[in-house]
Amino acid sequence: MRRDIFQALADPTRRAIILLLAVQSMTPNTIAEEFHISRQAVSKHIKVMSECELLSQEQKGREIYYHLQTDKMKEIEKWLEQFKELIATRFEQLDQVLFQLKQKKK
Amino acid sequence: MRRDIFQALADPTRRAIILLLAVQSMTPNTIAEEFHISRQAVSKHIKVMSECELLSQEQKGREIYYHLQTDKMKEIEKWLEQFKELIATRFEQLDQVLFQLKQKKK
DNA sequence: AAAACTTGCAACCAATCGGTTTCATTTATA
DNA sequence: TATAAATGAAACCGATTGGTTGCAAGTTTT
Repeated sequence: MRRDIFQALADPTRRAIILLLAVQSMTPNTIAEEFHISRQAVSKHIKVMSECELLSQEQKGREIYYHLQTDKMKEIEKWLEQFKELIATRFEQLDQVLFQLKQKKK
Repeated sequence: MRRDIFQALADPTRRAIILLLAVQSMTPNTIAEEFHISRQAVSKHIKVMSECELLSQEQKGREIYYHLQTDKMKEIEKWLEQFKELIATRFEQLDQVLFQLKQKKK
C-alpha cells in the first residue's frame, strides 16, 4: 500500500486536520471533536497521514499527541515548482517562435 | 460526483499528464503513447481533470487538443499559502511564549 | 482492584477508482 | 462511398476508500 502526500491531501477532512495540526499538535479525541465523524474515522485518516510521514506521534500517558511534519509539505511545493518551470520554458519557447516570426517579416 | 483539483493531483499518472500538458497541448492518443495504459484509461483521467476544470478542449477535425488551465493550479498554491500562514502564526505564538518566559526569569 | 478513558485494530459495507474490453459516432482518407 | 482513424461512453472488474460498529489493550482515576 504505497502512500503518497498527494493522496493525503486528496481528502477534504484530511486537509482540515492538517490545518488544525498546523496550529497545534492534538490527540485523536480532540481532533474528532471538530468533525461530525467518529473517533475511529479520524484515526484512519491519521493512519494515512502517518504512513506518508506527514505526522509523528508523541505518547503522553494514555494520550497520543500527533505532530505535523511540516517539512513533508515541501514535496508538494517541489512538484509545483517543477510544474511552474515547465510553464516558464513553454513561454520561452513561445517567445522564441514569436521572435522568429518577426525576423521572417523583415 | 464532486470533483476537486486535489483529487486530480492524487493519481501519479494524472500528475504526469499534467506535466506533459504543461509543456504542450496534446490529443488523448498522443498522451496515451507516453504511458503503458490504454487510450481509454487516459480518456478517463482526462475526464476527471476536465470535471474540475483543469483542462479545456479544442476540437480540430477528428482530433481534440487538451489544454491545461494553468490558473486552476493556483488553488493548490492558495491552500499552501493558507497552510504556511498558520505555521507562521504558530511560530509567532511560540516566540511570544518564549518572550514571556524570559520576562518571568528577570 | 475496579471502573473509566484513550487509543488502535479488525470486520464489515457501500461507493469510488483505475483499469479493461466493447461499441457508437464523428471526421478524414482511399 | 467505403474504410480507417480518433474519440467518448458504457459495462464490467478487482482493489481501495471513507465510513461504521465492536473489541482488546494500556493508562488513569476512584
